[in-house]
Amino acid sequence: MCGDRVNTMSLPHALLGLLAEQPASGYELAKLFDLSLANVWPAKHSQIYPALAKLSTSGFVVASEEGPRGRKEYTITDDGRAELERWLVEEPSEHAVRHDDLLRAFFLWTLGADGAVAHFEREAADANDVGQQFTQLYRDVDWDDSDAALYAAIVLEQGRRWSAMRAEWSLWAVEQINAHRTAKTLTGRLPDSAFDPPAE
Amino acid sequence: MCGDRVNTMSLPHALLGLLAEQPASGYELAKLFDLSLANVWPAKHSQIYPALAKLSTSGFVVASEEGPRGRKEYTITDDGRAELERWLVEEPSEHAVRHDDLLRAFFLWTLGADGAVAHFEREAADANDVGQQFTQLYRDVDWDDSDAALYAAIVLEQGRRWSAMRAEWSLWAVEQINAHRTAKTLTGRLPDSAFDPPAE
DNA sequence: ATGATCATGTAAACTGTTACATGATTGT
DNA sequence: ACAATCATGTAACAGTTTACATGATCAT
Repeated sequence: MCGDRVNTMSLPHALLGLLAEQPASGYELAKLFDLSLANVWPAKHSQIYPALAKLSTSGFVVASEEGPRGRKEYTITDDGRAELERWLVEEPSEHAVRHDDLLRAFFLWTLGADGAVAHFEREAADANDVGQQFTQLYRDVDWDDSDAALYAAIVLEQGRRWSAMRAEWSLWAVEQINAHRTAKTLTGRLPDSAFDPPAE
Repeated sequence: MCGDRVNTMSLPHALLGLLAEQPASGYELAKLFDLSLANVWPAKHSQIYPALAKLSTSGFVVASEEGPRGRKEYTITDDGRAELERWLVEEPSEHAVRHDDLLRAFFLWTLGADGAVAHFEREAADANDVGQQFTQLYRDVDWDDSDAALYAAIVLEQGRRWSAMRAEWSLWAVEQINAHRTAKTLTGRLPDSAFDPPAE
């Protein structure tokens, strides 16, 4: 009806995406964010409620009458589905994220080799923990046969692979620092092996 | 002198980290952000100038007299170095980042299998491109023997590994979707192989 | 002279977090 | 009765982006 076209930010689309599966209240959506999107796109209820109100005035969702405890159930409209699909297809993803752990790594030289090595070893242990948690989460979730479940599993798998990469990279960094520690005065070279072109 | 203790956010610490290597002006820092931190912690000059002013009043940096074109050079103080190291060691990193590409993946089922496969194939190609860019960047940078250069290379290596992981994962996702396409009606099972525990 | 680059800032708009605020219903 | 959970919102603050605004210096 009204082609308002939500701009670049993703929270409204995340809400549309969740509502594409089934209608839900703001409260339920907040829970879904905590359960399934906590590591992807966190959002608090204080952000969700106003966003739903705005989606409603834009005509991308409709709210039911107030239920038991003032509960309002939102249902996605055809316009909402169209906007969701437009976002999925047209909107370029800006995979420019803020990595505070990489920022730290960048400045780790100020701690000296020992401090940096300790840091990366902690990082590796932490990454393995997180990977285990993802694996456990995969086991705990009651997956159904839906398409949505498949894609949720695919996302979770990236989490697992990311953790594995981070652990391996951290240990690799330790090796590099130790090599640099002794080799610096001899050759002063940076690692070659780091930049073998990625396998196609 | 004054132990103001910058709070959780990282921009001031990024500035302190860059200034730990050598003094610089706001303009130069803005360029450094674009050159070396664009994929880690982007920042615009409009954010940098006020942040420097605040770091200055907190006593973590000192500004020189105004130079040629109103240029002000900032130098890190001992307090600034202490704050930087405190942040590196004490402050827990919240590797909870927002991944708009993963958010997209989560809702890709709404496009149907063909649309999703096309998306992941584009993703894989894009990830390979980005990986190549990182590799090229590694070659183009004029690395010196400094510790800072080693850590910059370590960070860049994570970028390369992340790209490689993303490309592999995207192609894996295509396989899963194709398997699900036919197998759903037969077994309805989700991938097992996805969750082999990560190698220690 | 003119355009590129150096150089610094402010203001408005938007996104997100934390804290505040309220009240209904359900289970024990 | 009391605690937990359901359920919705607002307000203040912090951080980021985009746009506005200005002017000096350098190379051609």
